Amino acid sequence: MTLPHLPADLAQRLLAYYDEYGRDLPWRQQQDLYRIWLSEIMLQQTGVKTVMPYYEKFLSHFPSITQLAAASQEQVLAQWQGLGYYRRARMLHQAAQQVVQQHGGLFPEEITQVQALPGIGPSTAAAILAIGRNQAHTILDGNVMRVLARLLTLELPVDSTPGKQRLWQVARQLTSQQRPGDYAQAIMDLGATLCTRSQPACSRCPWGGACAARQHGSWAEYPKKREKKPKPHHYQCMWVLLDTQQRIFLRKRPLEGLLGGLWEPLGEPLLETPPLGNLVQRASHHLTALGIQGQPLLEAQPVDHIFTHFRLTVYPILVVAASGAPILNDANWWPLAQLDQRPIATLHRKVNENAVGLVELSLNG
DNA sequence: AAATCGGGGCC
DNA sequence: GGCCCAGATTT
Repeated sequence: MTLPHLPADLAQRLLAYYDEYGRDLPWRQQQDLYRIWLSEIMLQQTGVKTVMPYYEKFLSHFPSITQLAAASQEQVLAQWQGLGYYRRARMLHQAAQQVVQQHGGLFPEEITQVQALPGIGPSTAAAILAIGRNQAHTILDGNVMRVLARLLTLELPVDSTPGKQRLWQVARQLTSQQRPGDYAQAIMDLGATLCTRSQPACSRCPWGGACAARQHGSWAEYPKKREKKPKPHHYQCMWVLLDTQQRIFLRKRPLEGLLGGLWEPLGEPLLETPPLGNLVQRASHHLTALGIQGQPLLEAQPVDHIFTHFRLTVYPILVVAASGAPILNDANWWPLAQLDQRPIATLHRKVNENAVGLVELSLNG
């Protein structure tokens, strides 16, 4: 593939911009590979603003790789709860244990060893060693793809194989060999603060003079993406079991797959769309079959949730149950007051809240 | 090459 | 309402 014609001083211009306007972020200005690693994992498919409150809290619970490795998966997931993409947390935990076993607790500094760790791909491995050790590696994330697609007015979809090959090639060509770490952070800052998805600040861009999209006034057309397929809509009924001791009954989801290792109420998928029939009556039938003694009471406010690739509507049913534990694996009663110590997806916290809210309503009324 | 994997910020 | 985000992994 031929190299595009680009000015030779782009990296230098970008670094000058970064030196003056670079963001001051908690994981910058230090060389602790553990902290840089953690920030990179949290920031995968997640914005800086969302990550910020999680970052310091996670570090206060797990100050070192050794302490992270020694923690239980339950504890790690509890600190991750609400951030999404929970597989990231499970792989981070696995990788910490791998670092302890294979590298004596010291994060590796050779890129093939770094990329061999779970959850660390080409871009994250490059980012960690470029930022932490100023090694000359190249990153390619969503910000960089947008910046480069506009710079080149790239017609290939950035999420296609040929599009990515082209972007990697150009990204490598542009990377500063003198200051690869600052360059990596600088180009991410450029995408996050100037070359934004909507209304980019082209007039202040250090690459404005070289940008094909700016020259043609066509920034809105890039990056191009492949056509995406519509999301299916699924429905589910969930039974929120409460006992007289202010406890709630939850089961643990399988460790692999969607929301792996997180706790949720019992329930059943609904094949009808939208659901038909009396959900309270149906809940009663199912709970009896499970050997649960209790009275399904009320239908709470449904919870609508958008996942990456499908939409889910959950209909919560409040059930006041006897304390006798149903015979189920990976299931238990947990005090309502201590639910924040348990990993529970945002979706299921809302389901619980809506059902518990009915109890408080009936008590007050 | 395509599918899987969350949640919040922002327009 | 859709789009996006410091992507990696699995099939």
